[in-house]
Amino acid sequence: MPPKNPEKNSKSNKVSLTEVARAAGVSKMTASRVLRDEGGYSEQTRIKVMEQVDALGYLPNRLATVFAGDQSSTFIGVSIPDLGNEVFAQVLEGIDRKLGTFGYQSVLGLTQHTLQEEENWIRTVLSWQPAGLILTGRYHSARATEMLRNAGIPVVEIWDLNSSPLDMSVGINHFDSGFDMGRYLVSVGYRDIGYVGTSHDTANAATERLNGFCKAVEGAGGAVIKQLCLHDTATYYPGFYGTEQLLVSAPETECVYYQNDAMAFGGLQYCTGKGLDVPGDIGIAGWGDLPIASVMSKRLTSCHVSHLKLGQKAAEMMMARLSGEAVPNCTDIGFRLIPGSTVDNSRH
Amino acid sequence: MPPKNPEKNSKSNKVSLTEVARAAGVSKMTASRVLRDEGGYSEQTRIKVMEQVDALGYLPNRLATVFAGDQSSTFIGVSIPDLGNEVFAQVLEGIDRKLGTFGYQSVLGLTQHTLQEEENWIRTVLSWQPAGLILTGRYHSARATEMLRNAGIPVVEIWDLNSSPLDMSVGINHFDSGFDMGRYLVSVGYRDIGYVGTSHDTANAATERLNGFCKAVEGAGGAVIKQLCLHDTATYYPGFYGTEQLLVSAPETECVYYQNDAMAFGGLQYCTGKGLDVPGDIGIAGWGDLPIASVMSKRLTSCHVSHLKLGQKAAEMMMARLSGEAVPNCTDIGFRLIPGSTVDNSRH
DNA sequence: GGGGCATACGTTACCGGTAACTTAACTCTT
DNA sequence: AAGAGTTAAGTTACCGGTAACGTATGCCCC
Repeated sequence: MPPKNPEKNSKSNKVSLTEVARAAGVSKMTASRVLRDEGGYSEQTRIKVMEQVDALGYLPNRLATVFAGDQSSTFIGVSIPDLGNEVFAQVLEGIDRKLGTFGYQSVLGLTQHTLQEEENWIRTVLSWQPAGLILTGRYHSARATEMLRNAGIPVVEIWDLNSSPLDMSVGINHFDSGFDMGRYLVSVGYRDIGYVGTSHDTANAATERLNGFCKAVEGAGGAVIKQLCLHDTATYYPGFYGTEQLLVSAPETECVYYQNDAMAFGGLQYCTGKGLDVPGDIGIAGWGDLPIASVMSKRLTSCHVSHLKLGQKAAEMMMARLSGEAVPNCTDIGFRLIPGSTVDNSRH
Repeated sequence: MPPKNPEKNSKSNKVSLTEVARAAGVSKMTASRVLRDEGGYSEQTRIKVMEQVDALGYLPNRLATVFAGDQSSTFIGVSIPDLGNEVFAQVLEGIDRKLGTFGYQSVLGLTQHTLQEEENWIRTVLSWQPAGLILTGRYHSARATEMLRNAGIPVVEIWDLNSSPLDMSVGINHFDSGFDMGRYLVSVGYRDIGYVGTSHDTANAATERLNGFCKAVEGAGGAVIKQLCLHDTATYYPGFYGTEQLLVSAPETECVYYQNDAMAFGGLQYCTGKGLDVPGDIGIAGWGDLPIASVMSKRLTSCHVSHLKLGQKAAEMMMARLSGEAVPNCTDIGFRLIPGSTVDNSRH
C-alpha cells in the first residue's frame, strides 16, 4: 500500500478505461459509452464491459473528465474560521450533508479568522477547479476578491448578511442581533453593562454585534462601561477568566454581554462559583444558543440562529445556482432573541 | 459570475499557460519552467512571463498536473461520522490544520456512522485521485476494504486503535478505556451501575467501551443492571431524557456511565434538576472530557483523550508516509481517567 | 434492388500541463 | 578553427477520459 516504489507503483494498480476496453475486446470509446449509460451498444457488449469493470475493479478517474472540460467538478470549497467553535461545526455539518445529497464534496479550509489564510486557501483551492465556493464572512483581501471574480464560479458568502455580496449571501444581520440584545437588556432595566469577547485582526461578525449592541444600549440610556477583548479563542475558559477581569476592573457592572454562548457559559460558571446570584446579582447574555442549553435548568439569555439550517441553505443556494436556477443573491435566515433566565426581566 | 452561458463562460475567464506563453512571446514549456522555478531561462524571459502571469491573473490548473501523472494530488479524503459531536469536530480541526501546514487539503465526508455511507463516499473520493485517506473507525464494508487496497494510497484509520490496520492506525483502545472506568467505579464502591448510550447499526468504539466497562464491572463484583441504547444522537438532551428512563426502570441505580460527556452532562442536569445530589445520591461518569469541563465547578468524571492531537497525529503520519518516511503502523495516543467529582470516591 | 436509415461500433482530436528530447546560438578549449 | 560543452530555448508525446465524426453492417420499403 505505501508508495515505496514510485515508478512501479504510480500507475500499477490504477486500472484505466483503456485497459477495461482492451480486456473486453472493444474500443475505449465503447467502454466509455457503456459506463455512461449513453446507448449505442448491444446488450452483449454492455455485459462484456461490465464484467471487466468488476473483474479489474475499475474506478473512473474524474480528474480526467473534469480536466477535459466536459463537465465541472463536484468540489465545493468551504472556508470556515475554526471548528473549536461549535456553531461553525454545525454550519459545516449542514453544508456537507446537503452537498452530499447532491453528490458534491466539501474541500475544507480552516482560515483561523485571518484574511491572509483565506487568500492562500482560495488560491490553492481554485487551482483544483471547484464547482463553487462557500466562504464564511463578507470580508476578503483585495487579491482574494480579484481571484474570486476571475474564477467565474458561484460563491456563497455565509454568516454575515451581505446586501452587496460578491455573488450570493446567506446569514443574519449581526448588527441587528446585537442591537436587539442591547435594547432588550436596557428595556428590562440594566444600565451599566459590560462586554467580554475576543479580538481578531479584522472586522467580523462579532464586532458588528458589539457595534449594534453599543448603539442600542447607548441610544436607550444605558452604558457599555467596559469592553474586554481578550487575545484568546472565544470559548468557555476565556469567558470564565474574562469575567473575572471585567468584574475586578468594573465592579459596578450589572450585566455582561458575551461574544458567544460558550464564553457566556464560562462567565456564568465564574459568577455562580463566586457565589453571585445570576440573574439576581448580575445578568448574563450570550449569542448563538448552543445545544447544551437544552439541558440547562437556567436557560441562557441568548440569540438563536439555526446554524445547521444556515449551512444547508448555503449548500442549497449553491446547488440551485449550479443547476441554472435563479437564486436570490441575499437570503436572511433570521434570528430569535431568547429572553432566558440569566437576565432579570423584573428589575423595574 | 453565474455560469449562465455555458459555451461562452466555460473557458472564457480561465487563463491557461498557453495563453500566458503566447502573451509573453515564448513557448508554453518555457513559461512552465519559469513558473516551476526550474531554471534554464534568462532573467529577461522570466520577467516577461511573470508580467503576463500577473497581468492575466493566471492560476495554474492542478488538475492537469495531477492528471498527467507527474505528481500526486494534495487531497486527503477525511471521513468523520458527524460534527454535532464536539470530539469529532476537534479531530477534524487537528487534521485539517496540520494538513494545511503541508499544503494539503481535506476533502470531507460525513458518514453518519454507517458503513454504506462510508463506502459510497470512498468510491466517490477515490475517483478524485486523493493522495491518501483518513478514515474514522476500523470497520469498513467488504467493498470499501477492497477499493482501499486497490487504490494503492496511504490510509490512516483513526479513533479505534487497530492492531492490524489496513495500513496505519492511530487512536486509543476503547475497550481498555471503558474497562478502566468500570474498574474505577467499582473500586470506589459502586455496585448497581447503569449505562446510557445510543445504538448504531454497526460495531463501533462506544460499543467497545461498553464491552470493556461491563467486563470490568462484572469482574470486580459489580453489575451493569441496565443498558439503555437510545435511537437518537449522542448529545445533551438524549442524555437528559435517557437518564429519566433509566432511573424510572431501575431506581436502584447508584451510578450511571454514559457514552460520552455530552450525554453525561445532560444526565447531570437531569439529576440536579430532580433534586438529586451528585455524587451523593447518584454517580455520573462520561467519556471524552469536553472543553466545557474547564469551567464547571464540579468536574465531570470522565476519560480524557486529546482529540486535537489525535487529528494532528493522523495528519502527521499521512504526511510522513507520503514523503517516504517509515511510519509505525499503529500509534496509541493514550487516554487518562479523570476521577472528577461526579462520582463519590469516599463511599467505602 | 438500390437508396435511405438506423444501429453498433471505431478513429481522431483535444483538454493543460510536464518529461524527454531536440535545436540553435554561444563560449571555451586545445 | 574545429570540436566539445553550456545555455536557452522549442518540439513532441502523453496522461484518461469524451465530443465529434467516420464507417461497416443489417434492414426496410417503394
